Amino acid sequence: MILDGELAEGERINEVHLSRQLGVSRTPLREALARLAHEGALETIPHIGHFVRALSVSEFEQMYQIRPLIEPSALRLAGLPTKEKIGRLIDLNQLIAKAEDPDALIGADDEWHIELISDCPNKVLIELVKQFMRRTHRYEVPLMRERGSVLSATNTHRTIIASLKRGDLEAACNALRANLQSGVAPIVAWLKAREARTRKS
Amino acid sequence: MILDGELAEGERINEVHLSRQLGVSRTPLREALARLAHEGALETIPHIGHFVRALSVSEFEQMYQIRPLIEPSALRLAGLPTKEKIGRLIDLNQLIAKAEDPDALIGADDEWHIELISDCPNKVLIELVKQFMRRTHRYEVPLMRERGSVLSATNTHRTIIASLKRGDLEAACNALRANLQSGVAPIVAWLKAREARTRKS
DNA sequence: TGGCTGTATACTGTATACAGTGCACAGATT
DNA sequence: AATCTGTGCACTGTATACAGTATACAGCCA
Repeated sequence: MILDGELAEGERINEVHLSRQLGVSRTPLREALARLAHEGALETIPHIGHFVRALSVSEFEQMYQIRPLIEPSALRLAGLPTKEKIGRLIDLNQLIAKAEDPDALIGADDEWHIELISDCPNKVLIELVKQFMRRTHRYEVPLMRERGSVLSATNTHRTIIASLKRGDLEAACNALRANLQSGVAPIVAWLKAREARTRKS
Repeated sequence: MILDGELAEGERINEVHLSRQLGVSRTPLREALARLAHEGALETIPHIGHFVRALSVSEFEQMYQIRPLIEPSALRLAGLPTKEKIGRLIDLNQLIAKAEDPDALIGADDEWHIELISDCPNKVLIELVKQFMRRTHRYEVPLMRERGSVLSATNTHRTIIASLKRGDLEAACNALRANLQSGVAPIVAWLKAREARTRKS
């Protein structure tokens, strides 16, 4: 509902009303709200209520710094992939290219990145990557829905795959970092335009 | 209760009994259990129950790899500290040296590290560090309680402070990484001894 | 008229009651 | 004798009832 804009930024969530609307009781709804609060989508103030957190340029920039920091390390730990894995990465990349709706594209991109680092022995690190994937969705999905599929990650993905084929792990890590950092700019631009728009109205 | 060993590894938690014992109802207890599960202290299997996750050498090694990965980056982003901050770091370090019980020592060490990176503009990164501090407590606290204050971090902390005083941020980052990595070995040794002991009995 | 206090109300936090699921054990069947 | 099935119990998941807290508004006082 937050992604769909059914719940506006800053809106206060009434547990009773929302639970009625969703056809569940307050108890499981509160569990879901707690999870969303943990992911940063909501802010919960004790005894007062749950509020939809506004999208913020600075928070986004901070969140998007994390993946370039940790994901290359995960790839380094994973080591060079097998031929089968490279095949799967190529297939998934074509899936990204073919994806029509934003949700499918983002989902496929996430799958690609998870596949890339899936051999990393540090499962905690992989979980951390997944955690930040979920948290950044709040920013990626609305942008893509509004502007269409801006992110064309397929090319940088090909660069990474090429490096891996060459057996150059370090080059792949660097390309991965570049790939992840390149995602920031368009979203920041969109957020700033959005902020300006909101201020006008 | 987990830290105190009141709940053994692998033990199944009965919500009704534990809530009675604690004098609260099941609802807030379940919220707490969900948080513990999120932190990795419990494993929750739907419709079956909550289980105290066993301490595992491999999981610990994985978790302890994360902080050396992210914390130096946070320090780099924080930049060189002011004189006041250096003063506070020295004071906190003396607090670590003076700490008698393990909990105080771990708490003071955590405070020191948070103070070190507190100027990092990336608050998400700082929260991430805190998250892993909490998660590693499960391993640090029982060791310290059993063996006494093994961790003597004060010296490496002094090295970091000296580097910062010299204005050499990069050296401080490297020393910080070394400081964080040095914590792994004693805990792994203890865990392995513990595992061997458990296997015997 | 401005500020303050008391009260009513609406909401969150907690307790409890009810529903549904998994599991163990007993009995039947092959 | 071994496996399979049915039944009962114990536990988790959900709904609902109750308690406590924050807030808004009205009336009172300066």
